[in-house]
Amino acid sequence: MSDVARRAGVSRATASYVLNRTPGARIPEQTRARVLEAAEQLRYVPHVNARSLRRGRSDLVVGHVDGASVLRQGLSFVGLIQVARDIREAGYTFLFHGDPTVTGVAAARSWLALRPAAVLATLDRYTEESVAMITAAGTVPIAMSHTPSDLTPTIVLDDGPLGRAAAEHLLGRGCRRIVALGGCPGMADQHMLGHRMAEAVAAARAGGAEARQVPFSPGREAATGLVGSWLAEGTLPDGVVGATTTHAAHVLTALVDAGVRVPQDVAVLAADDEPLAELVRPRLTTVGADLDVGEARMGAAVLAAIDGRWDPDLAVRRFPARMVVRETA
Amino acid sequence: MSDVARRAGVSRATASYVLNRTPGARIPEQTRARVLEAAEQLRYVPHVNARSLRRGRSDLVVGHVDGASVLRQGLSFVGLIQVARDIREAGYTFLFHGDPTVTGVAAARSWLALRPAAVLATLDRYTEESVAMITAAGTVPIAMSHTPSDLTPTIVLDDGPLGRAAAEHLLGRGCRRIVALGGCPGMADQHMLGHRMAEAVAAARAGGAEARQVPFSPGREAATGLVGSWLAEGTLPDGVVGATTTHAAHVLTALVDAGVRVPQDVAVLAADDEPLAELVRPRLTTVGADLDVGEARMGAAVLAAIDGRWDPDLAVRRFPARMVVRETA
DNA sequence: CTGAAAGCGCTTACAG
DNA sequence: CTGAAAGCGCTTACAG
Repeated sequence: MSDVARRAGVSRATASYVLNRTPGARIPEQTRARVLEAAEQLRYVPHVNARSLRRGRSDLVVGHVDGASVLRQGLSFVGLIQVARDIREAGYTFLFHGDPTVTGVAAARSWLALRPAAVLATLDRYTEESVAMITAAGTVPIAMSHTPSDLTPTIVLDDGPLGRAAAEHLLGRGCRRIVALGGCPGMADQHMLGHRMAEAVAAARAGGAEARQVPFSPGREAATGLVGSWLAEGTLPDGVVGATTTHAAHVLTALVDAGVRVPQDVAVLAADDEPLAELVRPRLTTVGADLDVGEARMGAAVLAAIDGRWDPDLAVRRFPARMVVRETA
Repeated sequence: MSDVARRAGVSRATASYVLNRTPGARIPEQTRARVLEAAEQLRYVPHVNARSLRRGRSDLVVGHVDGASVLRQGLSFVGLIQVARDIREAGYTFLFHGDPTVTGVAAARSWLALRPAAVLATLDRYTEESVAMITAAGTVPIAMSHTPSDLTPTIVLDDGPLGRAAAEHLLGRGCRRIVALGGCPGMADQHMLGHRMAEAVAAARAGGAEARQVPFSPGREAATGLVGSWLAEGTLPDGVVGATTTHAAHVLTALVDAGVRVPQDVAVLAADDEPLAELVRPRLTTVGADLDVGEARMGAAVLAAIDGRWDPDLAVRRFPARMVVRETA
C-alpha cells in the first residue's frame, strides 16, 4: 500500500481511506482516481492478515471437512458448500481446513492459530473443553449435526424424516420384520447415517413391527455374508432399509444372487436417492430428500452466530421425504 | 505471547525463543520450563498471521478445489488430499479455497490476499497473466493436470493409460467400431475425462479400428436417447468405453433394456473402477488405476517448487492400468 | 543469557 | 481534506 500511496502522491492513510471506501472520509474525486489508478497499475492486493491484525477482528471463517466426511456425511457436506457460498457473499473469506486427523483441542489449536471470526465443523469435532477454548479466544464455534446440541450453536440438518418415511413405506406394505442397514447402532449422535437408521427403527417399532439396526459397510463380500447368515439362521427379514442407495443396492444384489425374490420375499429400499437406483435390477425404490439446498440459506444462521444474534430457529433444516417408488418395495 | 512472558517473568523475546525453539538461543532449562508452563496454563496458541507478517514469509499453502472438480476430476481430488497431507507433514498449513466461481486473475487476487507461500490448483484456473501476477507477489503457483504445461510448474496426473488399456482390450476382442463415451471432444486439455477418452480413441485408431469420442453426461434419459439413436441410424458400435464406471453403467443398462446383447453384440467397459461395476448385470468389466496414492508422495514436488528446486521428473504420476475382466467385455 | 527496539502491512483516532 | 503516529502479535539482529 505504501507503493500505491507513493505513486499516487498521497499518504498511506489517504490510500487506505480510498481503497477501503472508509465511510467518514471525504476524499476529492481527483485524489480518489489517482489512488485507484496507482493500485490498478501496481496490481495492488490488500494483505488480509495485516488488516485483521490491525483491526483486531478477522473476516475469516474456517470450515472443517475431510474426505471421510464427504463420503459418510453427504448431506452435511452439501450443506457446507451452501453455507460457504452464503458466507462469502456476506463479505467473509471462507476457507476449508481438511486435516482429517484432528478433533477436539488439537483441532481447536489449529483453527485458532488462524484467529478466525468463526469456525464451522461437524459436531463430533468439538468437545466441551475445545468449545471453551475457542470461545475464550473470541472465535465463534459453530457445529453441524442432525440433531440440536447444547454444546455450541448447531446447524441442524435433520435427515431423520428419510429414515422414517422408508420405514413407514415398508409398514404400509405389511412388513413386520425390518432391518435398518448402516450407521453404527448406539452412535446415532455421531453419524448422520446412524441417526437416519435409528429413526427408521423407531418408526418401524412405533408401527408395531420388529426392527433392528445392523451396521453395514457397503461391499460385495459384506452383503453376501450378511444375506448368507440370514438364510442360514432363518432370520431373513421381510423388509430392508438401506441408509444409502449404495447400502441398499449391495444387499439387493446379494439377495437376488441368492435366489431371494424381491420384493415378494423381501422388500428393499434406500433412505436416500442416488442415480444408482435406476441402474440395478430390479430398480430400487428410494426416498428422495426434497430440500432445495440453494434455498436453505444456512449461511444466515452462521452470520447471525458471528454477530452474536444466534437463533436456533434459523438453523434447523429438516429434509422432507419424497417416496420414489420403483420395483423393490 | 506478552501474557505468557509476563506470567513466566521473562521478556517477550525470551518467550518467543523458547516457544519457537530458536536454534541460536541458549535458554537455561529452568527458564524454558517456566515459559512452557505459562503457555500451557494460558492455552497459548501462536498467531500465525502475525508470525508470517513479521517473518516476511508465510507457511500457508492454498489448494483450490470445488465440488464440481470433485465430481469431474476425481483423480486430481484424490491427489490433492494426498498432497495436502504431505505438505502438512512438512510443517506447512494447508487450506482449501473452495470458491468455484473464480479463475484467472480473480482467483489470483483472492489467493494473494492471503499471501501464501504457494498455491495449488487445477491448470484451468491459471492464465498467463495470473501466473505472472502470482509470481511477482512471491507466491509459487503450482498446477495439476493430466499433461505437462509450460505455463507453470505442473503436477502431472496422467490417467491416459486407463483409456488406452480399455481401447486395447476391446481391440483384442476384435472390436472395430469403438465409441469413447464422456468428456468433451477437443477439450482434452481442460478435463481429465476428456484426456482419458482422447487417449482411448487414439489407441483404438492406432490399432486400426474406427473410433470417435462422444460427449455424454451420465443419466437415464441421455443413455436411452443415445442407444436409441444408434439403433435408429444403424450406427451401433461394437465396443464402448465409458470414461467412468457410471458412464459405462448407464449405457450398459440402456443397451440391455433395448434388447442388445452384451457383450456379444456390443462390448462395454469402463476406464475406471468403481464399486458400482459389481452391482449391474451383466457385471461391468473395468480398468483399475493401480497407483497407490499413499506412495505417490506428490507433496515432495510441491515442496521442491516452494524451495525453488522444481523438478518436473518428480511431478509425474502415470496411473498404471489393471484390467478387471468381468462380464461385459 | 536476556531485554529493548525495530518493523512486517495495515487502520484509524487525532492533530493540523 | 490530509498526514504523522500508534499499535495489532509476532521475530530477530543487536546491545548489554
